[in-house]
Amino acid sequence: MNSSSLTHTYSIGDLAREFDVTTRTIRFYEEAGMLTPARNAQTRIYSDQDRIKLKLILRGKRLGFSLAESRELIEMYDPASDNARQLKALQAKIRQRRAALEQQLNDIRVMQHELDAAEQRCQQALQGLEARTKTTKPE
Amino acid sequence: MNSSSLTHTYSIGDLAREFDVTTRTIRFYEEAGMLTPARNAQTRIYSDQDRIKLKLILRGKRLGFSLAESRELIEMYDPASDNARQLKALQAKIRQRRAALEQQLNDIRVMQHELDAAEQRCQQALQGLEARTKTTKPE
DNA sequence: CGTTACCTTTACGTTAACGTCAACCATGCA
DNA sequence: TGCATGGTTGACGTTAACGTAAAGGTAACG
Repeated sequence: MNSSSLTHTYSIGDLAREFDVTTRTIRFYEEAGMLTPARNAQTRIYSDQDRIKLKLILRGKRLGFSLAESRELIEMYDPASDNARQLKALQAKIRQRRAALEQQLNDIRVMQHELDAAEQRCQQALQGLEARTKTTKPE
Repeated sequence: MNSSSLTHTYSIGDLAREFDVTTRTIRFYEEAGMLTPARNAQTRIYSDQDRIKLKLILRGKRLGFSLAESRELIEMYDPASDNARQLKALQAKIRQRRAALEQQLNDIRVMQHELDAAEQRCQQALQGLEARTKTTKPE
């Protein structure tokens, strides 16, 4: 109707397909209080906002965060807090998260090098096998 | 005895303290077939090798890997396989892992920027509060 | 008007990764 | 000698994060 209204809506199935999760999973996140889609009678209707939140949850999941942790991360997005104490607490959490991410970055770098080494060993083992199949008979 | 014998051993408590896990956790990893410490009668005796394996498991955990996935990673360390088919499979897994790590790297970078932004919003909110406490009375 | 495709709620089941006893040895030391 | 410390094996409990099945509602399609 309104071409300037760029605010899409999604069914639960739409989101499930897009992010490759089951509808059960999405409903579970709602039970956990992490999503609060609008309703058309019984049927859930998801906004772009909801979609973004789901995206954040799933990214958190890929990084090994629990739902509780992801919830915290999401809450950092709108410091609706007008309370200095809460804001300080939020900053502390941000610092914690940052440290955890640094640790993960390190872990990943180390693991990448180890994968490099593992792959080289694989290559060499394969070349060793191939060399032998040219001189000795395979089976 | 032998000063060149740099092969330390550890009790289960040693390792638990070093890595900040419970002994139950370490025994659980053994049940799962991921650790096979030597024994002095009943008592478990961990070698440097065992310690490294535990380290790998815990790093995997920090990266959100399941124990099964960590097990695969650890198996990549000794391509004891003399079978070309297995080596190919191992290479495929290495590629998979690498892709997952790339994804994680991206996730982390994005999340770091978002934490930056969140922190700025916090700062501004706090400064906003402070400004008002100088003109209007607090409480 | 039946069936197909989605959607709903309710509710019990499952798996991973440990936690938490209990009941029991071994060892050093005050 | 007693007891604190640290180790052992069961075995059952717990929590998170969904899976799965049952029973039903609605809208479009042929």
